[in-house]
This record gives sequence, C-alpha cells and structure tokens, in this order.
Amino acid sequence: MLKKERQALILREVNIHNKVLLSDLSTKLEVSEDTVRRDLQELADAQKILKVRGGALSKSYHVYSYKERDIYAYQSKTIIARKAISLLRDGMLVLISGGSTNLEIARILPPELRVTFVTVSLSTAMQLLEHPKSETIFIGGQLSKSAKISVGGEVVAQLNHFRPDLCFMGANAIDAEEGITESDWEVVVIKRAMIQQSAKTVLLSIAEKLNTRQKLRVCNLDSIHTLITELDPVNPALEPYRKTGLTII
Amino acid sequence: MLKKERQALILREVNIHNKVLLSDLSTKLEVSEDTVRRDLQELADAQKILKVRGGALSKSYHVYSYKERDIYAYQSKTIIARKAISLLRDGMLVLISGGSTNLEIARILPPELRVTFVTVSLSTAMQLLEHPKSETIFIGGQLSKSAKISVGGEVVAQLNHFRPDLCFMGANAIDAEEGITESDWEVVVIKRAMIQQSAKTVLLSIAEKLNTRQKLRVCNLDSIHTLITELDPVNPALEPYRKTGLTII
DNA sequence: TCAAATGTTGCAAATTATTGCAAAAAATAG
DNA sequence: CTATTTTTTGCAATAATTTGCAACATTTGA
Repeated sequence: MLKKERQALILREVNIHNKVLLSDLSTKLEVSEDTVRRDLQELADAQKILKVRGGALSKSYHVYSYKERDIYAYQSKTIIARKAISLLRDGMLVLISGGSTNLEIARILPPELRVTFVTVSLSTAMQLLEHPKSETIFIGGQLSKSAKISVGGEVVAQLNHFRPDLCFMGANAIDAEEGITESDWEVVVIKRAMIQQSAKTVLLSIAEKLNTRQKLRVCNLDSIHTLITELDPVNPALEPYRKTGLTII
Repeated sequence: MLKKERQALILREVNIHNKVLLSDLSTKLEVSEDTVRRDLQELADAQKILKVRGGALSKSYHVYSYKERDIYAYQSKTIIARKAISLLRDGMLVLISGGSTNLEIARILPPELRVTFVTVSLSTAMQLLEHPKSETIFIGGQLSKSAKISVGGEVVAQLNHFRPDLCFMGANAIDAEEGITESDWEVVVIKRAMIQQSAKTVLLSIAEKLNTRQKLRVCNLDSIHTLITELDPVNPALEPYRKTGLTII
C-alpha cells in the first residue's frame, strides 16, 4: 500500500467518524503505529486533521465558542427570539424567565412595542430596562447565585398576583416523554408557578436541547402550549413533539 | 475515549445546560472524578467555562462586566467603600441602595464575609451575587428605568418585613442644613422607607456632593447616624456635619 | 462545632510520543 | 539492468502524558 493511498484512507476515516484511534488505524492498515503516527503528523501539518494524543479528530470538531458574542449557539437563539417576539401584542402582560434566549428577546424587542413584562431574572430585567416603552416588574426574593433569579416560596406567592397572557420560558432540557426537566430544584419550583399562572406557555429551546433530560421534572409537555426552536416547524426532528399536540413555530 | 473528545463533550454539556456536576460527568463519561476535575480545570484555564465547587457553569451566565474607568471619582469611591466595609460583621443584615459607591462596596467585599444583603438595586444585586458567601435578597416591584431600582408602594410594604442592622445609602445631595435631598420622587419614597427600617443608617458621599441640594427632601441629618466620605474624618470641610452629631469616619 | 463532601497533592502504572538508527523499499542516474 | 541515493518503515530506548488512587487539606451545611 502506497503512503498517499494510506493517508487518503485515514483522512476519509477521520471525516466520516470525526475521530480515529492510532491503534485502530494500525490494525486496519496493517502498519506499525509509528507509521500511522507519522501519517497523522503529516496530515496535521497540512491542516487536514487535528492531531491529539492517541489519535486524531476532524477539524470541524473543534469549531466551538470562538466569537459568537460569547453566547453559545448565538445564531439559533436570535432566530428563536424573533419567532417569540412575533407572538407579542401591545398591552399584553408577559411573564419571562431567565436564560440567554430570553435575554436575546429583550435585546431585540421592537422599540414601539408596549408590553408589561414580569420577570424573576436579574439579567433579563436589566436588559428589559433598556426598552423605551415597555414596563418591567421584578418579582423579588432570595437570589440564587447560579441562576441569577429570585427563588423561594415568597416568589411563588407573588406570582399568584399575576395572570399573564403569555409566558416565555427558557428550556434547560426537553424530551418528548420526560417533558421539561431541570437540574436545580429552586428553579423547578419557580418554573412550575410561572406555568400555572400563565394563560399560554411558550417554551424556547435550541434544537440541541431537544431529547435531553435532567434529573428533576418541571412538567409534562401537555402543560405547555407552544414550542419554539430555530428549526423549521416541519422539520422531522420535531415530529415527536408535534405528536403530543404542541403548537410548533 | 480521547481526552480532547471528552473535553469537547463536557464543554457542550456545560453550554447546553448551564451547569454540570462533577459526579454526573464522571458517571456519564466513565472516568474517575479526578480526571473530570482535571478536564474542568483545563477548560477553565482556557476560559471556556467557569469552574465552581462540585462542577462548572457556562460562561455566558457570567457576562456582567465592571468597568472602573466608567465610574466618576473612582478613587474616592474605593476609599469610601473600604471604610464602609469596616463596619460589617459576620451575620449582619444590611440594607444597601444603588449607586456606584455601593457597587464598589459589593465589588471589593472580602470573600470570607458572611452578610445578608437586602437591596432594591439591580446593579448592586448583580454584583453581590458574585460574592461567594453572602446572601442577597432583592425587593421586587415595578422597575424604574432611570435609577434601575424597584419603586412603588409594594416595595415600601416589603421593606417593613426587615429590620436591618445597617443601611448603606448612596447620597445624591447632602447639606448640613437641608439634610439629604433627591431629584426623583420615587427614589425619595424608597430611601425614606429604608432609613426608617434600619437600626443605623450610613450615608456614603464623595466630598464633591457635600453642601449641595436637590429639590426633594429625603430626611434631615439627624435621621442618619454615620457619614462616610473619602476625606479624613478631621478634615475641616466636615465640621458643619460633625456639629449635627453625625459620626464621621 | 463536627461530619460529610469536595479539592489538592504526590505518586506509580499504563499509555502514548519522540528520537536515533538500521534495514527495506523506492527512486534515480548511468 | 545495476549501483547509488533517497525515502520509508519498523524497532528500541527514552521521555512525556494521562489516569486512578490514597493521604491529607479545605469547605460546606447542619
């Protein structure tokens, strides 16, 4: 087997599987590990792969978190925010939770919109204050260091005083069977209260969070009304969720 | 599994769910907790995540940046903040208002201090959340776009539930005869309530604000107990205030 | 305050890399 | 085709990295 031929095979393998192990290649190509190592080195020098200890990775594997405004999956979140904003009408009372997607909604909110927002998230509140016409009401309480939101029974009691038309809720994990799940109990309590009070709950989730689970359940999918992702509503990946009767936009 | 591959998975998990536990990762990736801990350390060194005890957090949750050069009379405010902090003791309940001096207090708060803060200011609350040991309670309500604090009767009612040991109040204008004055009526109402509830009120003011007046009176100087400026307590400029019986530090 | 959980450090075993070298293979010139 | 040079390959010794473990320190929460 020629050297070029071998390297072509290696490159193909890397691109198909996103990773290769030195030992596997050595076996498959029937050459010593030293030879494979030298081949990988050459391919890496030619910028075709990413060499790591023990093997190599495809270059597309590592495109994470460069610019992107420091926010993970920023593009997707902007698409979701735009879809969510299309649901807003002047005069609405809207409950809005924390998370970077909701932050993005607050950021790109059309200036002429007159909506009253109710929130427990410090970051979201900060951003909403930049808006010229909308009002913001913050539900106070003990603040959670990790989620940066108000938590505790007092918050739930306060939420009872509102009957919002809409609730924009950021997802942590969503699964067709398990429903909406969270990792933080305090957040679960707040989210449940928010959902219960709202006439309509809109769940915002990037596609990457679909079919993932955490340990604590917030609610089943039938407790919410609309699901927004960055995907086209007819995307097959959303089929399991459509089946549960969710409106998908 | 390759080391880089594992770290990429961890990074993805953190970015999707905002928070991961060491123990969960160890189980999911089938490596020892030591290895996960080392991976988290490397990702944190590369500024990709925020390592905390027991796991890690996404960086996009921690975007609050404090720019000291944006703050007028920054040096003076740091001196005032240090003096104010010297009054704090473990276990105290402290009411703290908004303004850049209070923000500076929150920023340079000694890490080992265990104080419970109550505030109506979004910025102050945000900064206090960065502190490892102190608790923060936010009094919610309608938010004022200009002052970025909760305002309204509801806030006053909530304040009644607290009996703080200390109140750190940022000054807008202070004068030996006129007392403390403000330009914003909503702020006046809140400040009065804060002073009334607290066992001791500490007024924080840069020397520049001494002998200035605004149109709305908050209270006379005999309603407060301590005055902190960046000046030496024996400075002659403070004489008129000492006469009113204020403690000056 | 104490007990439990988490973090730190040093260490040894296993794995992977690097280097130099000699034999094999391929390329080149005569 | 042969002799010579160049490249490639495998091997061995050595170095570096990774990993899990255990002892010890620190932090946390009751």
